[in-house]
Amino acid sequence: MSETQQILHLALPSPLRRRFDYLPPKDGENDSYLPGQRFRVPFGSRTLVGLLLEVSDHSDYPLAKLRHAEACLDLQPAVPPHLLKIGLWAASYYQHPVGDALCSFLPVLLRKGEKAEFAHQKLWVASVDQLPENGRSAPKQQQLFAELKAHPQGLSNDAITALGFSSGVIRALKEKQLVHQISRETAPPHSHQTDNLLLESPLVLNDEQASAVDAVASKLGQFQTFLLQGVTGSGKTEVYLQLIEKVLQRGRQALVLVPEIGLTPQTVGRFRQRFSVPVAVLHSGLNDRERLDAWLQAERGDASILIGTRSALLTPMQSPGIIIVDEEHDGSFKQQEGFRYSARDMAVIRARAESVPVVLGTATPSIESYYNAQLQRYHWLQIKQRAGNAKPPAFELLDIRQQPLEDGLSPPLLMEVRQQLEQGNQVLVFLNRRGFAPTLMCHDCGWQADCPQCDAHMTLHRQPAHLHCHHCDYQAPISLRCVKCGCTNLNPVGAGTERTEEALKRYFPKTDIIRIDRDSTRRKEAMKKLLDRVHDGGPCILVGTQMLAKGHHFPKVTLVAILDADAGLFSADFRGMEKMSQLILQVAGRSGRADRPGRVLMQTLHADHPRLRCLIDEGYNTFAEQELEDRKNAQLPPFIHLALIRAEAVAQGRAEAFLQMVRVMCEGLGINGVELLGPMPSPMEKRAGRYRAQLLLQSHDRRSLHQLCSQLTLMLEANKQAKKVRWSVDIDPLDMF
DNA sequence: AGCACGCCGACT
DNA sequence: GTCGGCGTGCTC
Repeated sequence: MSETQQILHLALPSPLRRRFDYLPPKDGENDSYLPGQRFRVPFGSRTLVGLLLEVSDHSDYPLAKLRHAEACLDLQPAVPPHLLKIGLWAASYYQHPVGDALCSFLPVLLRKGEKAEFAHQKLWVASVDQLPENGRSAPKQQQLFAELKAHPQGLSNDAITALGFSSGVIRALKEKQLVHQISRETAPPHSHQTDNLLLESPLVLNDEQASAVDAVASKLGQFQTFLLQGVTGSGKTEVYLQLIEKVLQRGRQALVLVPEIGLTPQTVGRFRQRFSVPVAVLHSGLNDRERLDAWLQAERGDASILIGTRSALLTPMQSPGIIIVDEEHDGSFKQQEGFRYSARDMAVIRARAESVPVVLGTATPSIESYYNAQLQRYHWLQIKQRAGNAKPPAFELLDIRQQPLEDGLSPPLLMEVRQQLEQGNQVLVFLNRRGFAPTLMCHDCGWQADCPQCDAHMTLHRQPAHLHCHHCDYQAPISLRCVKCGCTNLNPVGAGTERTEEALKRYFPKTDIIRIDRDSTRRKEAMKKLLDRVHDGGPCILVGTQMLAKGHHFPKVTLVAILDADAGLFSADFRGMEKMSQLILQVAGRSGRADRPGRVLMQTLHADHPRLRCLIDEGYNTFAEQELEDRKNAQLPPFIHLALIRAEAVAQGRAEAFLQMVRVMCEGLGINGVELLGPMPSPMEKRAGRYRAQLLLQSHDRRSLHQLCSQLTLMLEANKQAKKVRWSVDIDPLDMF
């Protein structure tokens, strides 16, 4: 007898910051349900899939108004209890609606209510014991029937074709009702033997690498955060591989997070080459089915290694043994819209919950991680030696104040490039700006082609020729006349990678010039073809954006030319300098080999800028110390915690007026120790046709900040004005734009 | 966020 | 006479 009514408290994919209560499905009222199981439920006029948070015997909602859930979709929780807990924590920490936040833990197909099973295969099986007497006349059908009897698990269409039967044969058997199709989950590859893990022998580690491996290995089975800081070429990946080997030996799984564009076939290849165990990969190029299969492999423990971008952190794992975040400083670990979580920070939270070590690897730690290492919150492992005694690249600032630039290239730089090419070397030219030129300007009156939807200039592209706004994707044909004065004297100003490529082709007509940016690698396989040209070829010049800086190594490159080392030097973003330094060192690290150290030539208008000098003369750590000093004096992160309230609206001034109201609401809450800055227009006020503004909240005390934000979001959800603008809360924002 | 309901303009 | 514009309100 059901003494009391079971009430299911669900998280539903909705922007509403509350749970929704349901009665159990009608056909299973006495069943017991587990948190994390998915339910299909009626919601208004539609049906949604939600996650069970809790079962209790009462509801705050009038009992009579509760509806029945339609069905429970899982036998086992789709989100295991400890991940559910992390999800709830994250929803609260990042001020995001629970249902929406928890849904990010599920692959799209599971959000849609699909079964949590691998792809099903349609297989043919025999329906009868033997062919009837009158079926003797068709020999092909007899043969196929015999094959099916020999394969009681069934044969797929492909298998039948491979055996040499045409599709007509099986159709004929089907029509006689002698065979039928069954649907079965395809078994994924899985092997969890601990002998013969290795397909190749590990490399020999130097002292620093070895002690890094030992330090982490001694903590397997416990929680501890490590900052593994290894200069480029120091063999961080080998450290990861040997750590993973130890994890696999204990029968556990490894989770490896990499930045969005860092997940190249090369990266995955190194793991697959080393280990005989199944490696599952999660990245943006997969379709929904492939994502679910990889997710299931990790969840069931079939895959021993899971490599993926940000969202891979939210994947359940049967028996995790280590979490590795490679290039931890990379901004792509923070989601920039919707549920704005940081996978790097949540990796630490998850590692604690799973009692496993987490390794944050990078050559150039984020200032936050550097600070945490300094405070000994993170165990700091440094690798200063390069593997195989490779020499560090030599940096040089090239003062271009007195230099005539042609298409952004100075004569001394061109000379250096020529020399390297003549010696049979490859050259990498780095410019973090795609397109032909950042603006098209009227020479007579100074008018520039602007985006009608953004406060931004249109970027001129030549391949194909058009104007393109990189902020909203608006495209237009190239203006032939100045809109303001009517003249035809329009000139491209500044240089992007297309222009640099074109100029280099003029200077070095016989040399292969290979441009790598988002535009040149848009088509499938394009990137691979370009990279093959570099790796297989002789002297060439690589021109590209930050795409070049991540994940690929070019051993034949001996000169890296950075055309615009000043970008970020005077940026409005307080992280501008940090990002610039990380990028410079990352690009510099692409080049050279043990026998041929790389040179890095940086064009700059500020050759005597103390911070730039510090970076190249003293190295990243000294730079980071100074940066920390600055941040401390200016009371910026990591010395203070930030929350950014953004708002946007089609009508100018509306977002700002709304945030002014928000400010007043904040003040009215009477929470001490939180400082309010703004509202102010966003650095680029108009974007994609909307006017944007922001209100910055800062505090030394995370708890006050969190308290203020959670009370505020609850009020805003019920606020009428708030429905007329798009607003969001960004905790620990990375970009102020 | 969706989606329904509801009350005012140019079309088969 | 209707299709459809987006304001407003609700979702256990």
